[in-house]
Amino acid sequence: MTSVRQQIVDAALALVADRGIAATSVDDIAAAAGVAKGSVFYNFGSKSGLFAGIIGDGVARLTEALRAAAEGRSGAEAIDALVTELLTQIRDHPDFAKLVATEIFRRGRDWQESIGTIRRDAMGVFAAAVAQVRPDSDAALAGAALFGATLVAGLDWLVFQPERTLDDVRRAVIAAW
Amino acid sequence: MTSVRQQIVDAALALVADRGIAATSVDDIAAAAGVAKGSVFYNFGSKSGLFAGIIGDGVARLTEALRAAAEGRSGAEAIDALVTELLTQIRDHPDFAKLVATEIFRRGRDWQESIGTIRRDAMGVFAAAVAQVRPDSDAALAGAALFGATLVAGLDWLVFQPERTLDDVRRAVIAAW
DNA sequence: GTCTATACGAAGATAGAC
DNA sequence: GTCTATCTTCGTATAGAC
Repeated sequence: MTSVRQQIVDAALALVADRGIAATSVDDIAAAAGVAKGSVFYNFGSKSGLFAGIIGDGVARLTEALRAAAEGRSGAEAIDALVTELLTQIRDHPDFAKLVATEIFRRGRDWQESIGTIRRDAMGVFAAAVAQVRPDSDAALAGAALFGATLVAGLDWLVFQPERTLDDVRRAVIAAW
Repeated sequence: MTSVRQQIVDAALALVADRGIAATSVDDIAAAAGVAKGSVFYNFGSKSGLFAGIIGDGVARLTEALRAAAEGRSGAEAIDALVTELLTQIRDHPDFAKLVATEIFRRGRDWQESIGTIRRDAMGVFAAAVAQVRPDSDAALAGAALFGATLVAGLDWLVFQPERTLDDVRRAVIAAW
Protein backbone atom coordinates (compact mmCIF):
# COMPACT_ATOMS: atom_id res chain seq x y z
CA MET A 1 0.00 0.00 0.00
CA THR A 2 2.44 2.60 -1.20
CA SER A 3 0.81 5.97 -0.99
CA VAL A 4 0.58 8.17 -4.04
CA ARG A 5 2.85 10.65 -2.32
CA GLN A 6 5.49 7.99 -1.86
CA GLN A 7 5.16 6.77 -5.47
CA ILE A 8 5.78 10.31 -6.64
CA VAL A 9 8.77 10.78 -4.36
CA ASP A 10 10.35 7.50 -5.46
CA ALA A 11 9.84 8.20 -9.14
CA ALA A 12 11.16 11.73 -8.81
CA LEU A 13 14.33 10.58 -7.03
CA ALA A 14 15.02 7.86 -9.58
CA LEU A 15 14.75 10.34 -12.43
CA VAL A 16 16.74 13.22 -10.99
CA ALA A 17 19.56 10.94 -9.88
CA ASP A 18 20.58 10.53 -13.51
CA ARG A 19 19.35 13.71 -15.13
CA GLY A 20 19.29 16.34 -12.44
CA ILE A 21 16.32 18.29 -11.11
CA ALA A 22 16.07 20.94 -13.78
CA ALA A 23 16.23 18.43 -16.63
CA THR A 24 13.41 16.36 -15.15
CA SER A 25 9.89 17.52 -15.95
CA VAL A 26 6.80 16.99 -13.85
CA ASP A 27 5.38 15.16 -16.85
CA ASP A 28 8.21 12.64 -16.63
CA ILE A 29 7.76 12.22 -12.90
CA ALA A 30 4.01 11.71 -13.15
CA ALA A 31 4.41 9.17 -15.95
CA ALA A 32 7.08 7.23 -14.07
CA ALA A 33 4.97 7.25 -10.91
CA GLY A 34 1.91 6.13 -12.84
CA VAL A 35 -0.22 9.06 -11.73
CA ALA A 36 -1.60 12.17 -13.37
CA LYS A 37 0.40 15.35 -13.43
CA GLY A 38 -2.31 17.13 -11.46
CA SER A 39 -1.72 14.78 -8.54
CA VAL A 40 1.85 15.94 -8.23
CA PHE A 41 0.76 19.53 -7.86
CA TYR A 42 -2.12 18.61 -5.57
CA ASN A 43 0.23 16.77 -3.21
CA PHE A 44 3.29 19.01 -3.30
CA GLY A 45 2.12 22.39 -4.54
CA SER A 46 4.91 22.91 -7.01
CA LYS A 47 7.91 21.21 -8.52
CA SER A 48 10.32 23.00 -6.23
CA GLY A 49 8.06 22.21 -3.27
CA LEU A 50 8.38 18.55 -4.17
CA PHE A 51 12.16 18.66 -4.17
CA ALA A 52 12.39 20.87 -1.13
CA GLY A 53 10.46 18.15 0.69
CA ILE A 54 12.52 15.30 -0.71
CA ILE A 55 15.80 17.00 0.11
CA GLY A 56 14.66 18.17 3.51
CA ASP A 57 13.61 14.67 4.53
CA GLY A 58 16.75 13.07 3.14
CA VAL A 59 19.05 15.55 4.82
CA ALA A 60 17.35 15.04 8.16
CA ARG A 61 17.65 11.26 7.84
CA LEU A 62 21.31 11.40 6.81
CA THR A 63 22.52 13.80 9.46
CA GLU A 64 20.58 11.94 12.14
CA ALA A 65 22.11 8.62 11.06
CA LEU A 66 25.63 10.08 11.12
CA ARG A 67 25.12 11.66 14.50
CA ALA A 68 23.85 8.38 15.89
CA ALA A 69 26.82 6.50 14.42
CA ALA A 70 29.33 8.83 16.07
CA GLU A 71 27.45 8.89 19.38
CA GLY A 72 29.55 7.53 22.22
CA ARG A 73 32.52 6.78 19.98
CA SER A 74 35.74 8.67 19.61
CA GLY A 75 38.95 8.69 17.62
CA ALA A 76 39.57 6.04 14.99
CA GLU A 77 36.52 4.13 16.11
CA ALA A 78 34.29 7.13 15.43
CA ILE A 79 35.85 7.63 12.00
CA ASP A 80 35.29 4.01 11.09
CA ALA A 81 31.68 4.19 12.24
CA LEU A 82 31.06 7.38 10.26
CA VAL A 83 32.55 6.05 7.05
CA THR A 84 30.60 2.82 7.39
CA GLU A 85 27.37 4.67 8.11
CA LEU A 86 27.78 7.07 5.19
CA LEU A 87 28.46 4.14 2.85
CA THR A 88 25.41 2.36 4.24
CA GLN A 89 23.28 5.41 3.55
CA ILE A 90 24.69 5.67 0.03
CA ARG A 91 23.91 2.02 -0.59
CA ASP A 92 20.39 2.24 0.82
CA HIS A 93 19.52 5.59 -0.74
CA PRO A 94 21.64 5.75 -3.88
CA ASP A 95 19.43 8.18 -5.73
CA PHE A 96 19.47 10.63 -2.87
CA ALA A 97 23.25 10.28 -2.62
CA LYS A 98 23.64 11.21 -6.28
CA LEU A 99 21.29 14.12 -5.82
CA VAL A 100 23.38 15.38 -2.91
CA ALA A 101 26.58 15.07 -4.92
CA THR A 102 25.14 17.18 -7.70
CA GLU A 103 23.55 19.88 -5.55
CA ILE A 104 25.90 20.35 -2.62
CA PHE A 105 28.17 22.96 -4.24
CA ARG A 106 25.43 24.85 -6.05
CA ARG A 107 23.99 28.13 -4.92
CA GLY A 108 20.80 30.12 -4.99
CA ARG A 109 18.24 27.40 -5.50
CA ASP A 110 15.08 26.94 -3.49
CA TRP A 111 16.33 23.86 -1.70
CA GLN A 112 19.85 25.18 -1.22
CA GLU A 113 19.41 26.12 2.39
CA SER A 114 18.25 22.63 3.20
CA ILE A 115 21.15 20.95 1.45
CA GLY A 116 23.52 23.45 2.99
CA THR A 117 22.88 21.80 6.32
CA ILE A 118 24.59 18.69 4.99
CA ARG A 119 27.77 20.60 4.67
CA ARG A 120 27.46 22.14 8.10
CA ASP A 121 26.17 19.09 9.95
CA ALA A 122 27.42 16.02 8.08
CA MET A 123 30.86 17.36 7.26
CA GLY A 124 30.93 18.83 10.74
CA VAL A 125 30.52 15.43 12.36
CA PHE A 126 33.36 14.12 10.21
CA ALA A 127 35.52 17.10 11.10
CA ALA A 128 34.96 16.60 14.81
CA ALA A 129 36.00 12.95 14.59
CA VAL A 130 39.09 13.74 12.53
CA ALA A 131 40.10 16.48 14.94
CA GLN A 132 40.43 13.92 17.73
CA VAL A 133 42.80 11.74 15.73
CA ARG A 134 44.85 14.58 14.29
CA PRO A 135 44.58 17.51 16.71
CA ASP A 136 47.20 19.44 14.78
CA SER A 137 45.39 19.18 11.46
CA ASP A 138 42.89 21.55 9.98
CA ALA A 139 39.66 19.96 11.10
CA ALA A 140 37.25 21.56 8.64
CA LEU A 141 39.35 20.77 5.59
CA ALA A 142 40.30 17.31 6.79
CA GLY A 143 36.64 16.57 7.51
CA ALA A 144 35.69 17.67 4.02
CA ALA A 145 38.44 15.47 2.60
CA LEU A 146 37.28 12.37 4.47
CA PHE A 147 33.65 13.08 3.64
CA GLY A 148 34.62 13.55 -0.02
CA ALA A 149 36.71 10.40 -0.12
CA THR A 150 33.81 8.38 1.24
CA LEU A 151 31.19 10.00 -0.97
CA VAL A 152 33.13 9.71 -4.22
CA ALA A 153 34.39 6.20 -3.54
CA GLY A 154 30.86 5.23 -2.55
CA LEU A 155 29.32 6.65 -5.72
CA ASP A 156 32.03 5.12 -7.88
CA TRP A 157 31.19 1.82 -6.26
CA LEU A 158 27.46 2.23 -6.91
CA VAL A 159 27.65 3.52 -10.43
CA PHE A 160 30.69 1.80 -11.88
CA GLN A 161 31.72 -1.10 -9.65
CA PRO A 162 28.52 -2.50 -8.16
CA GLU A 163 30.09 -5.95 -7.81
CA ARG A 164 32.21 -4.74 -4.88
CA THR A 165 31.03 -4.98 -1.30
CA LEU A 166 30.50 -2.18 1.15
CA ASP A 167 33.43 -3.50 3.12
CA ASP A 168 35.75 -3.27 0.09
CA VAL A 169 34.91 0.40 -0.19
CA ARG A 170 35.13 0.96 3.55
CA ARG A 171 38.62 -0.49 3.68
CA ALA A 172 39.80 1.52 0.68
CA VAL A 173 38.70 4.73 2.40
CA ILE A 174 39.75 3.87 5.94
CA ALA A 175 43.21 2.64 4.96
CA ALA A 176 44.33 6.24 4.67
CA TRP A 177 43.01 7.35 8.03
CA MET B 1 40.78 40.85 -27.87
CA THR B 2 38.65 38.14 -26.43
CA SER B 3 36.84 36.41 -29.22
CA VAL B 4 33.08 36.13 -29.17
CA ARG B 5 33.44 32.37 -28.87
CA GLN B 6 35.54 32.79 -25.75
CA GLN B 7 33.15 35.33 -24.25
CA ILE B 8 30.33 32.86 -24.70
CA VAL B 9 32.32 30.00 -23.18
CA ASP B 10 33.34 32.06 -20.16
CA ALA B 11 29.82 33.32 -19.53
CA ALA B 12 28.37 29.84 -19.93
CA LEU B 13 30.82 28.32 -17.46
CA ALA B 14 30.22 31.02 -14.87
CA LEU B 15 26.47 30.48 -15.04
CA VAL B 16 26.35 26.68 -15.03
CA ALA B 17 28.81 26.45 -12.14
CA ASP B 18 26.12 27.70 -9.80
CA ARG B 19 22.91 26.63 -11.50
CA GLY B 20 23.76 23.60 -13.59
CA ILE B 21 23.49 23.18 -17.33
CA ALA B 22 19.80 22.43 -17.62
CA ALA B 23 18.79 25.38 -15.45
CA THR B 24 20.82 27.82 -17.53
CA SER B 25 19.13 29.14 -20.67
CA VAL B 26 20.83 30.24 -23.85
CA ASP B 27 19.16 33.60 -23.28
CA ASP B 28 20.98 33.93 -19.96
CA ILE B 29 24.29 32.93 -21.50
CA ALA B 30 23.96 35.39 -24.38
CA ALA B 31 23.01 38.22 -22.04
CA ALA B 32 25.92 37.49 -19.69
CA ALA B 33 28.32 37.31 -22.62
CA GLY B 34 26.95 40.54 -24.06
CA VAL B 35 26.07 38.99 -27.41
CA ALA B 36 22.88 38.06 -29.19
CA LYS B 37 21.37 34.65 -28.78
CA GLY B 38 21.77 33.99 -32.49
CA SER B 39 25.53 34.25 -32.12
CA VAL B 40 25.56 31.37 -29.68
CA PHE B 41 23.82 29.11 -32.17
CA TYR B 42 25.92 30.39 -35.04
CA ASN B 43 29.13 29.54 -33.19
CA PHE B 44 28.19 26.31 -31.47
CA GLY B 45 25.21 24.92 -33.35
CA SER B 46 23.16 24.07 -30.28
CA LYS B 47 23.12 24.37 -26.54
CA SER B 48 24.36 20.85 -26.04
CA GLY B 49 27.02 21.41 -28.70
CA LEU B 50 28.26 24.34 -26.67
CA PHE B 51 28.62 22.27 -23.52
CA ALA B 52 30.01 19.25 -25.29
CA GLY B 53 32.79 21.55 -26.51
CA ILE B 54 33.37 23.17 -23.14
CA ILE B 55 33.51 19.84 -21.35
CA GLY B 56 35.63 18.19 -24.02
CA ASP B 57 38.23 20.96 -23.87
CA GLY B 58 38.26 21.05 -20.10
CA VAL B 59 38.60 17.30 -19.76
CA ALA B 60 41.49 17.23 -22.20
CA ARG B 61 43.27 20.00 -20.31
CA LEU B 62 42.72 18.38 -16.93
CA THR B 63 43.80 14.88 -17.86
CA GLU B 64 46.83 16.21 -19.69
CA ALA B 65 47.85 18.29 -16.68
CA LEU B 66 47.49 15.32 -14.35
CA ARG B 67 49.44 13.03 -16.63
CA ALA B 68 52.22 15.58 -16.87
CA ALA B 69 52.30 15.99 -13.09
CA ALA B 70 52.70 12.27 -12.53
CA GLU B 71 55.24 11.86 -15.32
CA GLY B 72 58.58 10.63 -14.04
CA ARG B 73 57.41 10.50 -10.43
CA SER B 74 56.45 7.53 -8.36
CA GLY B 75 55.10 6.60 -4.96
CA ALA B 76 54.37 9.28 -2.39
CA GLU B 77 56.00 11.89 -4.60
CA ALA B 78 53.60 11.13 -7.44
CA ILE B 79 50.62 11.31 -5.09
CA ASP B 80 51.73 14.68 -3.75
CA ALA B 81 52.21 16.00 -7.27
CA LEU B 82 48.80 14.76 -8.37
CA VAL B 83 46.97 16.27 -5.41
CA THR B 84 48.78 19.56 -5.87
CA GLU B 85 48.06 19.63 -9.58
CA LEU B 86 44.37 18.81 -9.15
CA LEU B 87 44.05 21.57 -6.55
CA THR B 88 45.84 23.95 -8.89
CA GLN B 89 43.41 23.11 -11.67
CA ILE B 90 40.46 23.59 -9.31
CA ARG B 91 41.81 26.97 -8.26
CA ASP B 92 42.50 28.12 -11.82
CA HIS B 93 39.33 26.72 -13.35
CA PRO B 94 36.84 26.76 -10.49
CA ASP B 95 33.75 26.88 -12.66
CA PHE B 96 34.84 23.88 -14.63
CA ALA B 97 35.63 22.03 -11.41
CA LYS B 98 32.12 22.63 -10.13
CA LEU B 99 30.69 21.52 -13.45
CA VAL B 100 32.66 18.28 -13.25
CA ALA B 101 31.49 17.64 -9.71
CA THR B 102 27.86 17.98 -10.72
CA GLU B 103 28.03 15.95 -13.93
CA ILE B 104 30.48 13.15 -13.25
CA PHE B 105 28.00 10.66 -11.82
CA ARG B 106 25.17 11.44 -14.20
CA ARG B 107 24.21 9.33 -17.18
CA GLY B 108 22.69 9.60 -20.60
CA ARG B 109 23.48 13.19 -21.48
CA ASP B 110 25.09 14.39 -24.67
CA TRP B 111 28.36 15.29 -23.00
CA GLN B 112 28.42 12.24 -20.78
CA GLU B 113 30.89 10.31 -22.84
CA SER B 114 33.32 13.18 -22.69
CA ILE B 115 33.07 13.58 -18.95
CA GLY B 116 33.27 9.83 -18.54
CA THR B 117 36.87 10.01 -19.64
CA ILE B 118 37.62 11.96 -16.45
CA ARG B 119 36.67 8.97 -14.45
CA ARG B 120 38.70 6.59 -16.61
CA ASP B 121 41.75 8.83 -17.13
CA ALA B 122 41.96 11.19 -14.17
CA MET B 123 40.91 8.72 -11.51
CA GLY B 124 43.04 6.15 -13.31
CA VAL B 125 46.18 8.24 -12.86
CA PHE B 126 45.36 8.57 -9.17
CA ALA B 127 44.75 4.84 -8.88
CA ALA B 128 48.08 4.00 -10.49
CA ALA B 129 49.95 6.23 -8.06
CA VAL B 130 48.11 4.84 -5.04
CA ALA B 131 48.79 1.28 -6.19
CA GLN B 132 52.54 1.88 -5.87
CA VAL B 133 52.27 3.06 -2.28
CA ARG B 134 49.75 0.45 -1.17
CA PRO B 135 50.18 -2.56 -3.46
CA ASP B 136 47.80 -4.59 -1.30
CA SER B 137 44.98 -2.11 -1.54
CA ASP B 138 42.22 -1.94 -4.09
CA ALA B 139 43.66 0.51 -6.58
CA ALA B 140 40.49 1.61 -8.34
CA LEU B 141 38.57 2.31 -5.15
CA ALA B 142 41.53 3.87 -3.38
CA GLY B 143 42.15 6.09 -6.41
CA ALA B 144 38.54 7.20 -6.39
CA ALA B 145 38.81 7.94 -2.67
CA LEU B 146 41.92 10.09 -3.08
CA PHE B 147 40.45 11.85 -6.11
CA GLY B 148 37.24 12.48 -4.16
CA ALA B 149 39.07 13.72 -1.09
CA THR B 150 40.99 16.23 -3.19
CA LEU B 151 37.99 17.32 -5.25
CA VAL B 152 35.62 17.82 -2.31
CA ALA B 153 38.20 19.47 -0.08
CA GLY B 154 39.18 21.68 -3.00
CA LEU B 155 35.60 22.72 -3.73
CA ASP B 156 34.89 23.30 -0.06
CA TRP B 157 37.93 25.55 -0.01
CA LEU B 158 36.79 27.48 -3.08
CA VAL B 159 33.16 27.87 -2.16
CA PHE B 160 33.17 28.11 1.61
CA GLN B 161 36.70 28.79 2.85
CA PRO B 162 38.37 30.94 0.20
CA GLU B 163 40.66 32.52 2.79
CA ARG B 164 42.68 29.30 3.01
CA THR B 165 45.70 28.64 0.82
CA LEU B 166 46.23 25.85 -1.64
CA ASP B 167 48.88 24.47 0.66
CA ASP B 168 46.47 24.30 3.60
CA VAL B 169 44.18 22.13 1.50
CA ARG B 170 47.02 20.07 0.11
CA ARG B 171 48.27 19.24 3.59
CA ALA B 172 44.80 18.33 4.83
CA VAL B 173 44.42 15.85 1.99
CA ILE B 174 47.94 14.47 1.94
CA ALA B 175 48.15 13.94 5.71
CA ALA B 176 46.10 10.80 5.29
CA TRP B 177 48.21 9.30 2.54
C1' DG C 1 -8.07 12.96 -4.05
C1' DT C 2 -7.16 11.89 -8.69
C1' DC C 3 -7.98 12.66 -13.48
C1' DT C 4 -8.29 15.44 -18.20
C1' DA C 5 -7.99 19.61 -20.58
C1' DT C 6 -6.06 23.85 -21.12
C1' DA C 7 -3.84 28.47 -20.25
C1' DC C 8 0.42 30.79 -20.26
C1' DG C 9 5.13 31.56 -20.27
C1' DA C 10 9.87 30.01 -21.13
C1' DA C 11 13.37 28.14 -23.94
C1' DG C 12 15.68 26.01 -28.10
C1' DA C 13 16.21 26.95 -32.58
C1' DT C 14 15.76 29.37 -37.34
C1' DA C 15 15.28 33.27 -40.94
C1' DG C 16 16.57 37.23 -42.75
C1' DA C 17 18.34 42.09 -42.27
C1' DC C 18 22.63 44.48 -41.75
C1' DG D 1 29.53 37.16 -38.24
C1' DT D 2 26.35 39.33 -35.42
C1' DC D 3 21.84 41.17 -34.63
C1' DT D 4 16.50 41.26 -34.27
C1' DA D 5 12.31 39.03 -34.92
C1' DT D 6 9.77 34.97 -35.01
C1' DC D 7 8.39 30.04 -34.91
C1' DT D 8 7.44 25.97 -32.24
C1' DT D 9 7.82 22.99 -28.63
C1' DC D 10 7.89 21.95 -24.02
C1' DG D 11 6.94 22.64 -19.18
C1' DT D 12 4.77 24.61 -15.03
C1' DA D 13 0.68 25.41 -13.17
C1' DT D 14 -4.51 25.86 -12.83
C1' DA D 15 -9.60 24.73 -13.54
C1' DG D 16 -13.06 21.82 -13.43
C1' DA D 17 -15.08 17.08 -14.13
C1' DC D 18 -15.51 12.77 -11.76
